[in-house]
Amino acid sequence: MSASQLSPEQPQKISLPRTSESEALHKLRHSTSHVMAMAVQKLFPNAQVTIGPAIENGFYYDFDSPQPFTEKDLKAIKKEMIKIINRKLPLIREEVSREEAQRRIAQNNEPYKLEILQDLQEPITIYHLGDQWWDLCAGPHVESTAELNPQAIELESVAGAYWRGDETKAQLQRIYGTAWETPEQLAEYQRRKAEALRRDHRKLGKELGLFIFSEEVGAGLPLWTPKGTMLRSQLEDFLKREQIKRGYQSVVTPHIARVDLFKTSGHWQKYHEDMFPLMSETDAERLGEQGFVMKPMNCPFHIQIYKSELRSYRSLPMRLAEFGTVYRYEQSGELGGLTRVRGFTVDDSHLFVTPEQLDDEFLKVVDLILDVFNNLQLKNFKARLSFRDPASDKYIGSDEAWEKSENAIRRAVETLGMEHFEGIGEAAFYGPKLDFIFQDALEREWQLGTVQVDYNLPERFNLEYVAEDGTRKRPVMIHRAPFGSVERLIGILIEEYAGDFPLWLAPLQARLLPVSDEQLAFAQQVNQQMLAQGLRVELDTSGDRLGKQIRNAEKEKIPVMAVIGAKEVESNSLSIRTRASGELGAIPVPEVIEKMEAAIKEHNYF
RNA sequence: GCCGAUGUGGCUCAGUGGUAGAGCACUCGAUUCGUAAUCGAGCGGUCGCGGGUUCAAAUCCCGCCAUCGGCUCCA
Repeated sequence: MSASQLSPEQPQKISLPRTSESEALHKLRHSTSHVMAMAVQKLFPNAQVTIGPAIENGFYYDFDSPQPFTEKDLKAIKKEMIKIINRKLPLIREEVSREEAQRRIAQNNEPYKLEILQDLQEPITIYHLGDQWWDLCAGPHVESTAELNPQAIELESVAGAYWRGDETKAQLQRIYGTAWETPEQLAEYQRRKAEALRRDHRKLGKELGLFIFSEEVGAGLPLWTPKGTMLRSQLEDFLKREQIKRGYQSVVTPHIARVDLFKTSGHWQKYHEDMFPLMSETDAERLGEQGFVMKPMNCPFHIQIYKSELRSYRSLPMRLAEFGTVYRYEQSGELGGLTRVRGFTVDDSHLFVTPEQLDDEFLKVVDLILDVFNNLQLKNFKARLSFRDPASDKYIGSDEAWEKSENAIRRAVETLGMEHFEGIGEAAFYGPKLDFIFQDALEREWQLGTVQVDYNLPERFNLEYVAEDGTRKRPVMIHRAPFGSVERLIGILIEEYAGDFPLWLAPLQARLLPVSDEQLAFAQQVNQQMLAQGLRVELDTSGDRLGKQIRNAEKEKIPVMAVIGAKEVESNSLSIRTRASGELGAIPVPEVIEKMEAAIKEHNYF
């Protein structure tokens, strides 16, 4: 039983091609973005064009406009687009010399296009939309706007976007749109978007009462309710058990530390803007160098524990693990639900290994991570080798250390034959990573699990172990977190399961529903019996009619509903209805308990 | 942080210058009922916060906070 089977939706009849899978669609969307640009410049003659590519489900176009567009403008722009499309304008490709392109762009007074032109290779092409509008563009395009269906196009939103993705450069106005071959496809796309909204963990988290945010506590600081805490605990307990099997040792460290600690680690120098400021201005002055900061990472703390004694090669690898809550000052506009918060718990562990142990230990960590994903039924992820951008100065350590680390990660994915891609500039400031990337319901990508190889922090903290030959040697560190962050993982899980958790994770596993008060005494007794077995059960004492009790339980997505009427009392059984499989009929109480325990153990549905 | 939008009882939402509304939830009463809503009554909001305009502000203006869609940034 997979989570998706729980979805009440009909099987999809209309398939939705993605831009990357259809050359025709790519052309259609790219051409639509040109039509939109033409419409925008007709309505807003001061708007300058920049770039307007096709994206997976549609297209966008960035403009530099003295007046920002609002969502109300979209209607007018759409109307203008329809007019253009209905004129059945041909899209004509013209190859021009660099000088000619430059002359024409200058004529139109389009500085951004001029900048684009500078980076272009020959041949340089211009696409004409009829004889009134053209754009510097590589194409390809549809042959005529007659190929575009106004009924299959929608303008979706406006947003600010920086020129060339650089926040120090001008902010442009981006308009997002979607375009399809048929109105039916557009309708299906919109239906799926609505469905995605239904799965949104922010909406479900509120409905299911898993966590809250409080304006008074602050943005990006989730508060976990009893139900949400149960879910968290299950995940944490599961991982703790796995880690014990694999030789990890739990530790606990504080949430704040002297700023000096982070100067030694390099956080203060390279990670400063992501950290909450010193405890307070006055304290900083009073305490001077002893100012305290919230921890943005756990590594320096675990390093202190490693350093607290002289370590022998015999005691390595040493694997220190902690569900460590860290605080990072994320930009306000970046916060969202549980996927991006300012205080979150990393299922962190730091492994101190000899250089010889590195490869083997790295593989063991990846094995654990994949095992965790498997247990959570998470299948749709990509592995990213997150390397540094050699041109950037945001990293610490020598080139040699970086090369050694990156090579270790490369060796690992090769040994495993794991599919992967490289992300340049995605490394942590102290070392490269192997990251596991997942998608949320709205197709946004999030990093969850991560493994990092680090030669730098052992150096900065002067870590040592005594080798076989009695000399002092430097260990290598592996930083790793299968969940990445408990908060983000739960956000992704809620959406993956659409709120229907497998039994082991469900905050409330079963609710007993008495048909009338006549059955209360028996229900009470069954309730006690199940609680005694460690099952998370609850008795509905509302006195509501059965239909209402079921409706409430369904809305709360309680996996097992146990109806108790006169017949059930008579036969010491429960009439079982589950979220996953519907009505299952009467089952003797001991058998229900047995089946629930089996499902819990197998991380499955009832 | 930047661009745009939004903020009305616990929840979902109506109300655009003239005495704050509905449904659900909650409380009480009646009903004792077999697989997604029994009926009735009641309680509940300084309309995100602060300032301003006005005889009068949920409604108009300014600032802040929070949320949402993006950009930049990241677990």
